[in-house]
Amino acid sequence: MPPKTKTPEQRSALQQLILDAARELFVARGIEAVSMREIAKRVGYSPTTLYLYFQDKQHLLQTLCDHDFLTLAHELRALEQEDNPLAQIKALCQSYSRYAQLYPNQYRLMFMTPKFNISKDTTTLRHGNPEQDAYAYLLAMVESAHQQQVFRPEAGDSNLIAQTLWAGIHGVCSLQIIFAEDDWLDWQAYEARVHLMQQTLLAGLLKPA
Amino acid sequence: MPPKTKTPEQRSALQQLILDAARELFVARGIEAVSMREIAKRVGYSPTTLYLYFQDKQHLLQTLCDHDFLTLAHELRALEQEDNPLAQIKALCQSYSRYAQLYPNQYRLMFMTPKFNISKDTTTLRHGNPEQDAYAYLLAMVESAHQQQVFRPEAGDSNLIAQTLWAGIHGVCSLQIIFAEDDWLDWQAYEARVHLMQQTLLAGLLKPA
DNA sequence: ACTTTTTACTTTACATCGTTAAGTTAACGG
DNA sequence: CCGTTAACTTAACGATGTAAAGTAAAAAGT
Repeated sequence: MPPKTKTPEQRSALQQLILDAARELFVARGIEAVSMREIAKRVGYSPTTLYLYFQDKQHLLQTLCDHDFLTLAHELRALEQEDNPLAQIKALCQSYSRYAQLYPNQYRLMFMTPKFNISKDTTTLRHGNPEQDAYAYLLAMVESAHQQQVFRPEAGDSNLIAQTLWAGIHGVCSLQIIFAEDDWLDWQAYEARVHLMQQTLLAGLLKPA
Repeated sequence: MPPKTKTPEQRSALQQLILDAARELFVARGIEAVSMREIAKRVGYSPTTLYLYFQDKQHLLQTLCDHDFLTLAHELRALEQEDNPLAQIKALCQSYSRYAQLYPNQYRLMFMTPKFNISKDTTTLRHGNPEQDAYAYLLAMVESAHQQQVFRPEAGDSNLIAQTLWAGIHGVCSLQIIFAEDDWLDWQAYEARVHLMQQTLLAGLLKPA
């Protein structure tokens, strides 16, 4: 008993339903627990129907991932806009690490899972736009700080600095996600590690006082 | 045509053969490409035979992983022993990042893949022993530097410092592995990012000159 | 008004995966 | 010579992603 023809709104509504079901599954039990069949069961359709709305599993996950990139960018921009760019960078580190702790599965999908697909076909809107691209936002902050010549000259250009800041915080976050349960090394508190990393990065990049 | 009884040496020889076949597969094509059936085909046995030598796939991978932890620890210790502990730390960063670049699949398995098993049953030998545990080695270096009071007092104890150093370099390495192909941000050269990270971490942790 | 095409979906099916149960066959212990 | 055991295989189960082939109702064409 297939129903009548669908309006574009109805089509994208079902697409969103599928995405919601997929997210619900993988935030709860991790990426590897998501199966097309189980998503289908949740939305009440047969498994093959999903392939009318997404090319394959990889593209479905990529769509989820793209959406989370936007969410993260928005969350990071929701900070109180401190006037000082350095204070902004500190707040950014704080928010970023909080996001990783709150949504470890999303974080894993976004930043710790290899992607085997192309970049052209999906949303290319966000790249470089600070509204939609968290890295572009960070880069803008670094550049605005750079103009005030606060960084050591040997640190290099804004891109290199931004990438180093990102890598530093990402290192703390990703190790936390992988090794939080492990007890073979006595982990300091997550917040303490984030804080020291942020302090260290800035102290190491800025000109000595 | 099953052969005669096996000596313990022959048993562990076959176990090693299985491990070698598994490694060959996953260094070449990544962890997700490794299947028990294909490993079995490589060693010339039926798939079920592998289960006589390993509890399941997870344990087989864990054994590979354990071996790589040892290898890494050995490679890091193979550095020329600089007398200066700070020079040692620099060399350690260099070797560590080189390892990640040379063996990205091993690195992913070791440091970027969640483990769903217990820690008790596998080799618990290495933990804390600088000969076998790369983190313990790093920690020893940091402690030896700490005794010379080179670190800023606000940096905290040796464990926190070691974890921050590790996280910083790991951040650069893991982002490289995941996003090396991506072009939506213009990556600086890997070596440049490693170098700036190392410089930044030390400059931020050490007392100002 | 009747036929044809298209849309939305399902059923069936295939290949592959990890893993278990049930053989099979050769060597060994009695 | 017979029974047990060690080493391994074949067959099979349930799950996975996904393609091919239906099915039925609405839309389009005449």
